[in-house]
Amino acid sequence: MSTHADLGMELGARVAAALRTGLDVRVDPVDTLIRPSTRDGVDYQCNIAMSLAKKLGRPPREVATALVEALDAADMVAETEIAGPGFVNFVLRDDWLAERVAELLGDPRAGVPVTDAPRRFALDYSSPNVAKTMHVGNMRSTVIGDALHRLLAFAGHEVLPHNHLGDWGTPFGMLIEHMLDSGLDGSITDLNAFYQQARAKFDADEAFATRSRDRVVKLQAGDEQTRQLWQRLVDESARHFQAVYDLLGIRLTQANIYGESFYNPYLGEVVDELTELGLTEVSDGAVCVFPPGFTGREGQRLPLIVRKSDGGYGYAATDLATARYWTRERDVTDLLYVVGSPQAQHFQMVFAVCTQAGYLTDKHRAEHIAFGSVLGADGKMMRTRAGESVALIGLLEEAVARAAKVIEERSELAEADRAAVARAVGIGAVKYADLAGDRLKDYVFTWEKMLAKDGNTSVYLQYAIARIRSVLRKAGETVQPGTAVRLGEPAERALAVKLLQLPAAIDAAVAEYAPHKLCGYLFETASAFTGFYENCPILASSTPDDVRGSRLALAALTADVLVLGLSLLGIDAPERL
RNA sequence: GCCCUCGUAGCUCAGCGGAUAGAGCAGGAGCCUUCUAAGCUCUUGGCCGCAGGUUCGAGUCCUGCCGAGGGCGCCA
Repeated sequence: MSTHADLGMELGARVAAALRTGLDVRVDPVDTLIRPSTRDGVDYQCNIAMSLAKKLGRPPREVATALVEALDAADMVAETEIAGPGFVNFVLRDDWLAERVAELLGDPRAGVPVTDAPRRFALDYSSPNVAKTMHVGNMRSTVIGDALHRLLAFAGHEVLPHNHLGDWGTPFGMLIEHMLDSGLDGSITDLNAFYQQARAKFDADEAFATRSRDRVVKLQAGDEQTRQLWQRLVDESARHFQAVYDLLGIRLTQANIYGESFYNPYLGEVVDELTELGLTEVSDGAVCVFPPGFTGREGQRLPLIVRKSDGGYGYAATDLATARYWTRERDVTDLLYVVGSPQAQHFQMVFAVCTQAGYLTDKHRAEHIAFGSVLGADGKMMRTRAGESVALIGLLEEAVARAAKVIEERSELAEADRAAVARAVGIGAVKYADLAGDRLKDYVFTWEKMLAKDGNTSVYLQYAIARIRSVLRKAGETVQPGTAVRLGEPAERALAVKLLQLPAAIDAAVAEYAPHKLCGYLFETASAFTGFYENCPILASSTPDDVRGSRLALAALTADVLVLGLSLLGIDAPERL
């Protein structure tokens, strides 16, 4: 019999079979309302009897009884109990759990299946602006997007990441004019200062502003000199972005850059297509689409402006062309946009127009993966004292420096290893703090919290891993596949159940694009491990050989699960702390 | 004015229509001749913003209020 590595799925399959044979009801195994139980001594519960009762016209406890009587799960379930209004509680067999855990030994996927319905994702993330240094505002898209990249790929989907650089549009007119004004030789050392100077001139000098607007038109028309100047800006910026990605451990490379400029050749076609379909109207000189159902301040229809009155294109046109490109040219099934939640309405409108235009069909799924803001300790948008956005590179360097200080105080690491560990701990802390909460909510950035050794932090997980590896080193033996696992102590059993829930955790994180579900699971698993570590001596001379082998296996598997989980979040786990 | 998101312990946050709403921090009491104390155990602490509704069952779904943040034609 083939069994699901995931406990809930396996129970669901058994319950579905019992409902079929015992009650002649067909329910999909995933809809059997199997949940891990919070009751003491109960592993899982099934809540389906209550919901079936009305449909069948029978009392829920009677339905539950029929379910239990028809259940063919003696190999797996030690005990069933009907409780309350019709809950069915399951206690799993220790030997069955032990066998399932033992099967994970040597499995690089730790029991996580590859999806049987692979899809092709276009994943838009990071997307910083050229000619600006990356700041905290770019961090969440980068970190969350990268975690989703890893999670989706691990689940067996094809992921086409693209970095939608802000490398086009109105600001480039003023940036290029400013380049010309300040002489063409020499490289730009400070991107932010350069941008701000250009901005200041644009706001103060009407003639400059006009030149800038004209320059945008030249750029979009493909003027050769303009194009070269523009390329210089892009190249300088891309080098800066790559430095941040390298420090952060982000998978994006130059090959993933599909900036706004990439879609420029398609913008005219998009407008033509929309016009041919009769979707456009000219309003105040601008070509607009008014998707149904969107209204603005005075109840008037809201436009998506696809071509501005000056003939230029805005980001709406680019976003339409982007969806068109990835669905038509790259044949993706899914479009994900990891972009802050203020853009929610914009994406709703873009998706609506894409559907009207046929760029998105019922074969496609497009989703705005929205996220909240990073707040300072004062609960407001994180800013420097001068009110500017905080440079990301400086923030990351501070994280590494703070981690290094803790290591200096506490660790017995060799001098040579400290820098690498400080980087893993510091960067991991920043990323984990960004991933550990529901992405839709704002979160408060506090060093103390993210570098805390207790609680749901990356440091806690890395510490648990380091302890396990220390034990494994001291054991002086490698755990072999086929090692017998025995679950005598409650702490051993609790850990085993947790280890077997990795597939469910990853499935939830992938299905809902919710990395924090994986974070929560990893924290629970590390907590279960510490309980085991405290109560179940592994290497003590009083521990019998077979128990020692079993405990080493549990410890090794815990490390595998935690390391795998962290890797899917883009976080490293040092050998020692 | 309309639209979107959020409101759970003093603080930071989990919570999948299911039973007595969970963690961590902070507060209180303990635990290092023993595998990393960057750890663990025990403990105090809740009108789940308010009011209705749907449901056998609502922190979770729906409606309306209140509060916070964000968005609402040529920036992206």
